[in-house]
Amino acid sequence: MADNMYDQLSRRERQIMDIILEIGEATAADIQQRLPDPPGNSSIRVMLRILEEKGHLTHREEGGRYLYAPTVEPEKVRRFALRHLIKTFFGGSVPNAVSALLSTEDLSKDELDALAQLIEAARQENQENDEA
Amino acid sequence: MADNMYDQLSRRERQIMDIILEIGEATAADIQQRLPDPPGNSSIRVMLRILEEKGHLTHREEGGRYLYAPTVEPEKVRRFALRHLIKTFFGGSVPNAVSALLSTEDLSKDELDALAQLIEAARQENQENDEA
DNA sequence: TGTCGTATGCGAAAAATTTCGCACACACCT
DNA sequence: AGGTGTGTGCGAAATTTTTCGCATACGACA
Repeated sequence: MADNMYDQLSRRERQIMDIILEIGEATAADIQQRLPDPPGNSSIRVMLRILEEKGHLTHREEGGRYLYAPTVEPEKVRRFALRHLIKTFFGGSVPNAVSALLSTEDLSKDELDALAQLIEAARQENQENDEA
Repeated sequence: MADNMYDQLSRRERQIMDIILEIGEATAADIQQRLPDPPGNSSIRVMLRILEEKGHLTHREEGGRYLYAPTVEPEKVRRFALRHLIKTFFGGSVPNAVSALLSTEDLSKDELDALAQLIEAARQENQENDEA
């Protein structure tokens, strides 16, 4: 199992965190708009406050409304999420995951080029490490 | 937001589904062993039955115990999960995700080779489509 | 056969999540 | 000033999730 905070979140909390992670910063209304089976606005604000108490969100005020943003470094969350996903769904195999990625998403030429370049770079580095 | 079933699961349900997805088939005891803050065995069995009622799991009997397995094609779940993750954490950019992958996970030479090959293949195909 | 260990299912309680209504504050417009 | 729209917080209720205890079934083994 994973040990990232996502594991500790309830259904709604997770949905809300997802949204905020995705768009960076959001008001209660923003979230209500994107939530599946959206509850009343009031309910969402409660959730936001709870998430803030738990330390996952902060808010700042702007023009009378609250803008909530994640406190955790997105960087960190991403890594956890990726690792968790690969472990859970792809038997821990990165190539398997990438393979699924390539066959599911329609990538543009540019994107493919970018990927090729990334891999090349990784290979270089890998070689250097081996030599050392 | 996503629309895959994972979104509808409660915390425990998700944790349990994760485990079963990961190992393919599991008894209540298997799961108890891998669950963080594992509850009593009895509790787990209830969850399993609920997940079965909801249609996410099936079970078969073997040697007196129940072996639970996912009903959804893992294939499908994987794709949803991948897409959701990329959308949520990487702004929908596959290269971004792969980049994070490469920098987080330590890949072997073989794995890197495999990846390079995958990309190459995708490029080929891509080109054919462009020509058509 | 009697007993132990490990299953299962059921039913109900405990705990948590999730939702809402209401009261109030502020900006805006007539 | 009065009314409207959109925000906030609080407190309590409705619902779901999560847990457990207990009764029971089955195979293994002394």
